[in-house]
Amino acid sequence: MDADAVLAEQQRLAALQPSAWYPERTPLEVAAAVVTYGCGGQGHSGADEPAWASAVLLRGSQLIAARVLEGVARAGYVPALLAVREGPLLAAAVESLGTRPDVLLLAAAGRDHPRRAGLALHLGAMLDVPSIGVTDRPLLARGAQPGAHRGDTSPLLLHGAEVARWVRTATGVRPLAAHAAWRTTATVAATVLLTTTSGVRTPQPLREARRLAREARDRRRVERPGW
DNA sequence: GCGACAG
DNA sequence: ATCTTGTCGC
Repeated sequence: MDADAVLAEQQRLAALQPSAWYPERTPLEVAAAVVTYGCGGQGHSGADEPAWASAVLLRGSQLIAARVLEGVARAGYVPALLAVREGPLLAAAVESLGTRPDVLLLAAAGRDHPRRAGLALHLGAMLDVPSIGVTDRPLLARGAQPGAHRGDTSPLLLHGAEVARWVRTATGVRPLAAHAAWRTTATVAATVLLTTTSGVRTPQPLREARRLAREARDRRRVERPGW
């Protein structure tokens, strides 16, 4: 899928009205997927870079599945086109899990996007799984900072609509943005973010996925230096 | 002096 | 994102 196809697909997805999903089961089965890059040096945003994608599935705090794939990022990073760079790798990693999670966590925006369909929404729709995005900062949405304690939140608005929410996941750390994505609202995104963070800033599934992807990359760096 | 539009 | 140095804003 090239950039033009992604643009068209995102516009189509943004106009859909999928049924809303709400967390009802306990413990929740939450999956997360990430991509990490490896060439060495500073600045990783180019095309044809070696990349490692990992996906994990947790039931509550229990890790029940994990996969790591080695691949290549076809496109460089372009704001608002993250799906072109990371979509294929992330989709392959999640599909390799071979199971359907209740919800999928991705380090990307959802409705907070110029076409109202960032990578988190795009991938959820593509895989037919409710999804939420978790990022350090919003893409286009704006909002006042939340309170200083764990659980404090504040709305992130785009053209008057709440597309994401600042969430203080732990007292004394910078807040994270919880993004409404495929079949989810900012409220649900914030709830899932808080249920997956206890004492730490980053949600457990995302931490585990990152750890595994970096581990695979660093292992490969030793075996094939200069790659 | 160089940026603040996800990763 | 990744690597790193400094701790702060037009």
